[in-house]
Amino acid sequence: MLPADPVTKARSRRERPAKPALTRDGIVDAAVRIMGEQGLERVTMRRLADDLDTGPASLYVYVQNMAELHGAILDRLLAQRVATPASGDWTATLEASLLSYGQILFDHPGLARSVLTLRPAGEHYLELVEALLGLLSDGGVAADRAAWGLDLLLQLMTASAAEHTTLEASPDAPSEAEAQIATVSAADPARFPHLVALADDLVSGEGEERLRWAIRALLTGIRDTPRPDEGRRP
Amino acid sequence: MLPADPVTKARSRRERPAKPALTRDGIVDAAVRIMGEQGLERVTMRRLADDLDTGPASLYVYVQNMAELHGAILDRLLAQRVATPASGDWTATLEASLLSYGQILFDHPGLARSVLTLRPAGEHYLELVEALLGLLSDGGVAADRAAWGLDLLLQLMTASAAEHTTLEASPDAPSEAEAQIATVSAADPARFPHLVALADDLVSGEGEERLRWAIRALLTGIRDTPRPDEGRRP
DNA sequence: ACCTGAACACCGTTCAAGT
DNA sequence: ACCTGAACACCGTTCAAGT
Repeated sequence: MLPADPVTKARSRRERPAKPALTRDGIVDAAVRIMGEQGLERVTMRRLADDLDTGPASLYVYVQNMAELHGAILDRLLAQRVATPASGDWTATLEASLLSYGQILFDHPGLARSVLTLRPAGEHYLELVEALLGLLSDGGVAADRAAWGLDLLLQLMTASAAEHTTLEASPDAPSEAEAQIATVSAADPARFPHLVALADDLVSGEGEERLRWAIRALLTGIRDTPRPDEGRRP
Repeated sequence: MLPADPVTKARSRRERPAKPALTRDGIVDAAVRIMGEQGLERVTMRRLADDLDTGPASLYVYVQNMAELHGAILDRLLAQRVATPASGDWTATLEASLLSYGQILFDHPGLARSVLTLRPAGEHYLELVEALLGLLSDGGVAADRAAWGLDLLLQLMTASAAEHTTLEASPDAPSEAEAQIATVSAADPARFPHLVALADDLVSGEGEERLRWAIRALLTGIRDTPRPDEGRRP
């Protein structure tokens, strides 16, 4: 065995190999890795710093705060997203593009909750938006309706993903969804006739099937609903 | 001045008047009051306990956790919501009902973020759902589409409210929304043609005007989009 | 049975002081 | 200039021990 390289030894802490210089990309990489292994809620500044062999204060040289870090994580995941091949039907392509974005958020509901208040502005997010606007334009959706409608489509994906609570907690405890079903089932049919009649339907449907229906419903509405300011704009 | 009532004196702490017995309603009342005065983010178990002259552990006798407390706060606010008078046009009535719900959430974006992962099941929430289902039925929307569509309408309100970040932080710092606008404006028109062309439109519109358009677009889509399982159900 | 003091196990962020 | 130890100002929740 070779003698330890004194330079490496001097650089390393706690028996780790050479500590790489801190960079923004390195921080985001580590954050994505920890999120993949343990979930977003475990990606704290302290744990991240510990993983990178430094103190939490050092991270603030490269990221402004937790929200900005979440934005950077999202854009890194979007970079890995496989571009959706264009099929003949623009609606199907748009649906697939949205669902490939949605997949990222459904995999990480905590990230979806962050994104909801984030207004992402990363490069890969903008590429996604550009692609979706292009598809809407291809489909003959009026540009002004597409502009407002895109927000709705993205919001649908984000909010639907955010609703998926990471249970991971006690799996024995009934979820809030189950509690709601129980409440609705027990509701008085005289006071809540529609609710009771539709009880099963309200919670029915495979997640993805429902989501695809929602996308189609939204697309139809966006295409067919004139904006209130239509005509009185330049 | 009368001598202090020894019983009251013995009961009181820190010079407060008689400490009322702890009840679930009392806790929720205090939570709503603190939220009104200082915002939801200041409604912590510790502050709430302090306000009620007890320790945080005592609250757990009456509420299961923070999420459940948020659900109780929502239902208390919904109880105060003024019922929307039915107008001739069912669409207008439905819009008004949704917006009166939305108002509560827009007033408290933090609550909206909680509600998104909450699946509310309070009495007044169920009343709202029943009323909305009734309006959709009045409007001739097929019951199965109404069941799935209602979720979308409620999600629209919740997510739109949740997006409203309570700035209250440094008002000098540019908001994320402003940062996004700046990024889009500076984007390369060759790489992002649709994005740049629609830049103004993407962020245009008074909030409520946009929201009303979104409700109408959703209603149209819900009414006109058949569910995938239509026909193969009983 | 009902209630709670004190602890457990954490947070994000800042800033004075180092190199 | 770049980096960071230590502190600041908090959290939600639990549980053993009281009354």
